[in-house]
Amino acid sequence: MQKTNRPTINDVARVAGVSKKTVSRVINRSPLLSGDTRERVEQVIADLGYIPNPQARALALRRNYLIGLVHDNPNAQTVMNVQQGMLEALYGTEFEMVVRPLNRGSATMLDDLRHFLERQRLFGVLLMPPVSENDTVAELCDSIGCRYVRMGSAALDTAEHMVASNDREAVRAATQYLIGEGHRRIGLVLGPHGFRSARERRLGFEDALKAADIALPRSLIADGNYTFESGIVAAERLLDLMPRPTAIFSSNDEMAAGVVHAARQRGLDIPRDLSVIGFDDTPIAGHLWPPLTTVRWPIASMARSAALKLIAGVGDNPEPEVREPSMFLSTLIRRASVAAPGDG
Amino acid sequence: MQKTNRPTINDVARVAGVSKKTVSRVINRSPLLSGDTRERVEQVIADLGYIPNPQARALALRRNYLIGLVHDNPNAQTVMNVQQGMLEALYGTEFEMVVRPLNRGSATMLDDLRHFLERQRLFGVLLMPPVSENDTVAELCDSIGCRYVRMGSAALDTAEHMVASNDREAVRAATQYLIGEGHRRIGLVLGPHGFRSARERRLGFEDALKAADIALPRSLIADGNYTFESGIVAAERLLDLMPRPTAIFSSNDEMAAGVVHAARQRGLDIPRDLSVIGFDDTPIAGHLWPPLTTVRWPIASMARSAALKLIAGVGDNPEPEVREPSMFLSTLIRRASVAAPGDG
DNA sequence: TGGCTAATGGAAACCGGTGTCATTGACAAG
DNA sequence: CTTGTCAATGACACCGGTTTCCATTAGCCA
Repeated sequence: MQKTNRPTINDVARVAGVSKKTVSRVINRSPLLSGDTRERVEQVIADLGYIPNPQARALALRRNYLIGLVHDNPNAQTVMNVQQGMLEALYGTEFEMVVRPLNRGSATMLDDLRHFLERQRLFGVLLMPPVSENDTVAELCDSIGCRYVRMGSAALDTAEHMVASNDREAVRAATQYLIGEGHRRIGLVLGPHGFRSARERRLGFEDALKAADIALPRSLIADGNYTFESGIVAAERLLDLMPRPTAIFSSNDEMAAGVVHAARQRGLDIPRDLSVIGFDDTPIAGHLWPPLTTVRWPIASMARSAALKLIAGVGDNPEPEVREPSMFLSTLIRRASVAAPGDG
Repeated sequence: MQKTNRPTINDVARVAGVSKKTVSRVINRSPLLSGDTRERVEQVIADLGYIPNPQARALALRRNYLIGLVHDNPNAQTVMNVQQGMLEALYGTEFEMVVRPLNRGSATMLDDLRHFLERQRLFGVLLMPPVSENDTVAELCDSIGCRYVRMGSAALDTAEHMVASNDREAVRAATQYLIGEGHRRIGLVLGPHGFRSARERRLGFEDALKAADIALPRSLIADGNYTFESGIVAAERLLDLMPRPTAIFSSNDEMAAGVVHAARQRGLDIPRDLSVIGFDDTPIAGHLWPPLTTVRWPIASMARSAALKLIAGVGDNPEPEVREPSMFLSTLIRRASVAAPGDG
């Protein structure tokens, strides 16, 4: 117990020869201060190494400086990207990030979240997909009086509460690219049921086929759940088809890696025998052999923007009124997993 | 501003007809209470949905319930595993996890950390490798009076402050396995300079060669920095050697993936032409083709144990005196990237 | 000289808990 | 019947800030 007796606001006031109220004014950048006094107090604060007690502040202000990140996303890389983007926005502010994974599908999920929000009285939360797609969750935040911003693959809330990517259009473009290369039998590996992102990506895929007037038999659509293993299973079903698809669009990279894996096991050469496109552009895409053509999902930028939205109007640095961009565009990254179909 | 007027301890006291101090006693499970009163108060708490304000508690107790995770680890999967292990330990307690990435190599790293610890007055921090290997960081925690537990690849602190894996022995065993398969020219891809894990793994590698009386020319050792790209560079140097090594031990999976990538680019078949072993057993190891033989690093368990150590003796659930295990053993996971050398 | 405003101080209450110490009542011992 | 002890509980200050409500001082202008 080395009782690190930190200086309090009273110490600063005493040394600076002002009242604690004035020190408080300095800390909170009140405009009613002579530059003279301000400088003197700031000097003393620096000398003493005074740091206001965040707990005391939180208590008095009825607000803390904790931002929650709520996720139930199985992809480690995606979560890390979001954390990184968030922390970028929070760096230099007084906010800290508190991470809360949720157990998707658990019956107590909503209660867990409520408990988390109520106990900690967070300043706000950032909702990552797929929880973010759950309207009940957003309503819960509202009812508790906790700010929130949702991230998603389509706009499903007001600009104030939402940061979205346009997955549908991005996938449409990617699929169109495959069609442009000459592919006609293109398989689709879906994301999990109930995921908005899965739905948007499917719609984009269908948009492209429709525009090119290509029929999409049910058999070319395989279920998946965003995991590597589900990609293998899906690919095996698709590759058993006669005639075989010449290309596969996978709703994320992880499953695309599974597709590549399964194709290789049957001795198929990518891209000669099969073209593959993924989605996300996680590191795995670049590490695969051949490097995977995919759609870059700007999730880190989205998270950064979402965090800025969350803290907008508080403290000094964030500006209150500038509308952060709400819609992010995903772009096609062409690597080596796509070629014109060999046979036709 | 829906002013969610939450009930306070005073409300509970009034309704239950007791003093707020008694309510406080109930909350903190004081033994000096008649079962009668306790039950009554607990009933009122439940009825009102009362939740103690953590900020007020933190202020009065001069301690908050935030555990920091400090890391400067470039590997997303590793960080996520640690977070998961930590959260497992924290789940159901009143502690929350606050994540703080540090910019390794940055001159202000130490100041950033100090600032973080001092501002938030964290209850404690979990230090992940490689920051955890920095003694100055541990001293900083000490001087600030912040509990800490370090995770590392070798014991470098007292049991109270340390959770370690025995990388050296694990790598020795993995290398011995390669030797047992008949390999004599084995390349080593190092981890970054200054990383304790890199050093331990190198030592284990050398131990095995020494025990088998195999010389280790300097040329078989290639630098790396735990990234995929550095694995490629290292492999290219190693594979240019004449005669070529028949096996490569890579100090982590990420680089092993790079090695596999580079080998494939030269048309080498794994494991026929080259055996590869990695370290970590991140998902990438199983997704590679062929699936990578590697050493499973029980980082999530380590993190869980470290977190339990951190909060031991606080509140009701964690027990104060049970010594959490401090040393974790890594195990060899045999998959398909190792075979006997083809030519000899 | 008087009145008005800006800059600051002082006292006290408050945020919502916890610590210290005093008080109360019951019961066993003397 | 008194006294001592102990369990159960309450009164009140305190943690370290913010806020309210003045009071005070100084500077400026008419």
